[in-house]
Amino acid sequence: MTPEDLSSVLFDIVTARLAERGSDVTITLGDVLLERPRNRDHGDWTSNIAMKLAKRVASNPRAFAEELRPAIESIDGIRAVDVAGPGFINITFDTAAAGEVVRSILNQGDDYGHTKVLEGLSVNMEFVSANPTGPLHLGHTRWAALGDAIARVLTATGANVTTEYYINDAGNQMDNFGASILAAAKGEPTPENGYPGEYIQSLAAHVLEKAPDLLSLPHDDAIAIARDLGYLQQLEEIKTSLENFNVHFDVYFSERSLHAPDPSTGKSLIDDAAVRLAEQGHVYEKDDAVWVRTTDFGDDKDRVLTRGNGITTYFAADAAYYLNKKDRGFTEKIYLLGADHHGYVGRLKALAAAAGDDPDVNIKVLIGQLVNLNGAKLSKRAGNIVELDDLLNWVGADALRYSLARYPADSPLSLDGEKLRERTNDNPVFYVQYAHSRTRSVAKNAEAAGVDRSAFEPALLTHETETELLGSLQELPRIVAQAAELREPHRVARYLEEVAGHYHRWYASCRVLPLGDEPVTDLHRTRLWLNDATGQVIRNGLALLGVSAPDRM
RNA sequence: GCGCCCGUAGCUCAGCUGGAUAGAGCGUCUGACUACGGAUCAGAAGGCCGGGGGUUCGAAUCCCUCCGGGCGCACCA
Repeated sequence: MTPEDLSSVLFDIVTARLAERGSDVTITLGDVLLERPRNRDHGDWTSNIAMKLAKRVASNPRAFAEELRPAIESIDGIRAVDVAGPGFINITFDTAAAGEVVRSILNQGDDYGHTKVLEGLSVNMEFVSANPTGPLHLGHTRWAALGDAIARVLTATGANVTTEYYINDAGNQMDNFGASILAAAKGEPTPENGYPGEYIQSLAAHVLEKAPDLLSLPHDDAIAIARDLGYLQQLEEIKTSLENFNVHFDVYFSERSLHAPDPSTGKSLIDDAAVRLAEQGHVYEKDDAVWVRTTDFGDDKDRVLTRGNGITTYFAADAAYYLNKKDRGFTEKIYLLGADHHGYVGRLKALAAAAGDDPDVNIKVLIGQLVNLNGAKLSKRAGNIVELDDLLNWVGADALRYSLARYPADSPLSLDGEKLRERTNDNPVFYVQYAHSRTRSVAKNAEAAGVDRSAFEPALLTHETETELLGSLQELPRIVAQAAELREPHRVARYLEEVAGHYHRWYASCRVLPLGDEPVTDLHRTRLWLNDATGQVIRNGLALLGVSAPDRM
């Protein structure tokens, strides 16, 4: 009996009761979702369905709850049903029924917690997408940790996910980048609007190695070569940083490919996009420029597609890119952007609408607040960039990923650099990882002490801490589903901290190994199962966050 | 000026999309069997959930308003 099973039984009971009353009120499965009461005196699970429906069935909550009670009490595996407070229905499982989750966790193994609630959904998950003109810094790092975790959680709930990095490798800033590298190669100061930074020096050295004749070429050719060689090198370094961070992208999408003309037609994807938007009737000309009437779809101003000088805008590339994603068959396009880009939300949504999509369904723009480190904000302009590689060396991928993924995207976040470097419980990842490694070491010691897995008697798991631990283990599928539906993977992290806490408390009061020359009993054996199931749950949860679950620390 | 995000313990943050006595970690103060790893556990102190209105059986959560902070408002990328 899992909470999900109970919910669906409850659904049947309520539906039947409504029918008996001759009521035309209908409910959904979501209406009878069980909640875990804060106070355990209120049972294992609680439902507020009676309060929700009381008014609609012209009854009072407590009376309606009493009507439902007998049927719930007769469910197999239920020990007690109480009507409490304003009309809560509190349900307590039989010890054995609650313990069965252990068997189910061990059977499902790495798949426990995975569901099919988002099956059939095809998602394009775009994140990071930093310009390839410099290394990734802490700002990008947050999106990397978060975006990757969102992708993992979506996949775990049955969605088909493609992770994607959009490379802004076209336009002025690339030329500035090339000019900066060339200047460095010549030993000249950084040009105006150029990129300072020491990494430019090493890129220059790399370019000179690849193109020894660089300095003897005509200026424009030299810039182009410095730009393209530097770009390829920088992109490789970005990819390496991300892989080291345990973040994987299925697709690196080049903006240049949107500008490149098709050899047979001479038209680029941007050209095609302009035509397609025009066919939809959303394009007009004004002041020599070509505009998209995005204000028809809630944008605060119309956007220029082609400038008066005939050159297309960045927005035109965005449009072509969106249409390309649409053509590739993604039903949902997710953009994870920093708060400094939130001005894009309106135009992106309008773009989706102009393309004939439903902006509420086919596009989702997640806006993340920027990260502060030791109170100093991190921006390229302010100059105090902390690079991803440095952070990785300082605190390690696990601690970094975990501390960035345990907060919701829209929560402003301040990290204390010094504390991040310390291996203390200020960083809860250690608390969780330690709980996992403890399950492994308990299992090892148990085997050595002759405790095997030959018996599993869930009815023996009666200690208060065991009830608590079992209850939390049951929750993983629900937590993951919720994290996926809300695109909020931090819920998994918070949940793991709870499980780890329950486990540590259980460990402190319930022994898996017999004391001294006590005989090995079925209670020891059964607890070993519980120990193993807890390890599995923590491992599965950490995997969703891209964090390792070490056997020893 | 307009728009979006955020104000919860001394600090960093949760709060399950309206529920029962508002939580965790750190920090502070007390304690724990010389037996499965003390990177742990038990306990204490610490709050007008930014202020004020409203919606209802019930609000940290939803609506309005003010205050305070962050970020945006290009024929730049």
